[in-house]
Amino acid sequence: MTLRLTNTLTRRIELFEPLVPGQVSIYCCGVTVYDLCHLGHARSYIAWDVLRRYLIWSGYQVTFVQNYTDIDDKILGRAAEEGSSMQAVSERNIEAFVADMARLNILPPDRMPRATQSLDAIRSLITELEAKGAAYSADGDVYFAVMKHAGYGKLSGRDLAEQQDNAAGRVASAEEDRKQHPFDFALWKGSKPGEPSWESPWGPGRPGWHIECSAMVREELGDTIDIHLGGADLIFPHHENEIAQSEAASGHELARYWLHNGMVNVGGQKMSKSLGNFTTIRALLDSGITPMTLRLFTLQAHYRKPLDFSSEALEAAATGWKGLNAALGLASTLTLGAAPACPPALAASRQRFAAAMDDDLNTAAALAVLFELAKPLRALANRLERGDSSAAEEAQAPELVDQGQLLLELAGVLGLQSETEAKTTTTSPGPSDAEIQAQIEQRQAAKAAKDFPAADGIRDGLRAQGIELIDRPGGITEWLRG
RNA sequence: GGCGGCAUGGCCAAGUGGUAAGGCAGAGGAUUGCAAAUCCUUUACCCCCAGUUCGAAUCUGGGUGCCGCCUCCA
Repeated sequence: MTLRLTNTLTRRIELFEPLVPGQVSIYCCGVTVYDLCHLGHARSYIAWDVLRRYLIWSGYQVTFVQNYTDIDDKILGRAAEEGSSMQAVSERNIEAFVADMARLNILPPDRMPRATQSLDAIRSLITELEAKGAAYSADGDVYFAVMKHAGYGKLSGRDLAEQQDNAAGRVASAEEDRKQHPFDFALWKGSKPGEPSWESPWGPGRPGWHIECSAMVREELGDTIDIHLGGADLIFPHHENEIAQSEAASGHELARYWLHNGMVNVGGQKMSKSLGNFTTIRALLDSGITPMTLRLFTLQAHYRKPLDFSSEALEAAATGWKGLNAALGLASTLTLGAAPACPPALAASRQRFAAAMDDDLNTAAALAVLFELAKPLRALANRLERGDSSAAEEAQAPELVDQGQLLLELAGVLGLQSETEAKTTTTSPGPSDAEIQAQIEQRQAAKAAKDFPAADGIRDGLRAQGIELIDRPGGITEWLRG
């Protein structure tokens, strides 16, 4: 396979070659657990889940680490608001995060370290940076000295010399005064009274945001990893600072490939808490949008491009998913019998899928292959649902069984799975089969008497109870729940 | 101001030199008492201008518009 990925570091598409053949180490920047996750997070983690699944499908052994930032001003703020503790807020949101990711069929990371559980690694990394002259302490804080680190700005394309006088907009503050350069950032913050704090050589305090990732990457995966993931909004300063810290300490390149996903926009603007234009994952899923619809919606766009969120686009995805789901549902019932060798036509589909994914994870193009594979299956599924007897025979065709198998396999790479069960779990009791049958007979009688208003009235009444009538040739009426 | 990205049919969105994937919506047809659902068919010269080329949505230059980052953010 020849996977090529856009590397933010070089701003180019590069052939992906892991450090150790056959193995891939990945670190993904996780969430700050001060609130529920929104669509932006969903988009990001779905994209990386697909990367991971594709690598596994391609035969790689993947180690995927993703952190929780559970020390942060916003968590503290939230705890103060509700009169609880930083830990309580974190625990609650971690629980919600795990549940949300599971609903979206995102594979759990192999390890999920937390800042609060990585203090030793953090402190020793800061100590090391201080010893190497890359950091300095001031009034209980410790800062990273960007001027001492050659290469600062290489990820985000920033030039320190040019940016020097560009600090005009920065608010003058006590912290700014302590810094030697406006871009210097805190590795350790001395604690204020009442705040949670940890002991350290610099006094009680807590770690800065960027250092935890550097420490966790090193502790979990080593000095150099294959792929580092995150949202495009993390490029500067977070990832830039992470690189500076890690590389200043180890002397080795932190990550060989940096991948960043585009933002989710609403009405042309980034979805964010501060703008108040966000929709949480659970609000969306609870409103009736299925997890797979959401997955399909995000995968229809390339992961690096901004994705516009609108209810119209989501509805389109929902309708699109309905068709794909029907095909997947049928395919999963056709698994009986030994699958013959993949016919040439299907081999071509498989190749087109792989070629699309190899091309910087072009999931939109890969989905086109799925839709094409799904088309005949979906049509057959619809005929079967209507009791078309000739369809049952066609479903025996080995080519179709094969096609279904391939569809299931490729959909699985994108984390798409049939949602057939979800529908039947609706709790509304509705009329019994016998009642429905009686209604249908009444309608037949009305139709025979050309009393169409009455016939339509019966049909509308049933529809209101979630029963859809389907008139088939020959005067037979089928019905479907839901 | 600095850095980066994007502009393709009604909407979303692939395509990076050879005459435009896919999804949704729409239209026509089949079917129907009418519908719904389903099936079949069908709809674009790619923001503007100039250039390179036998040939460009695709490369170069200029312009216009939009977005992200530069403070926390997936």
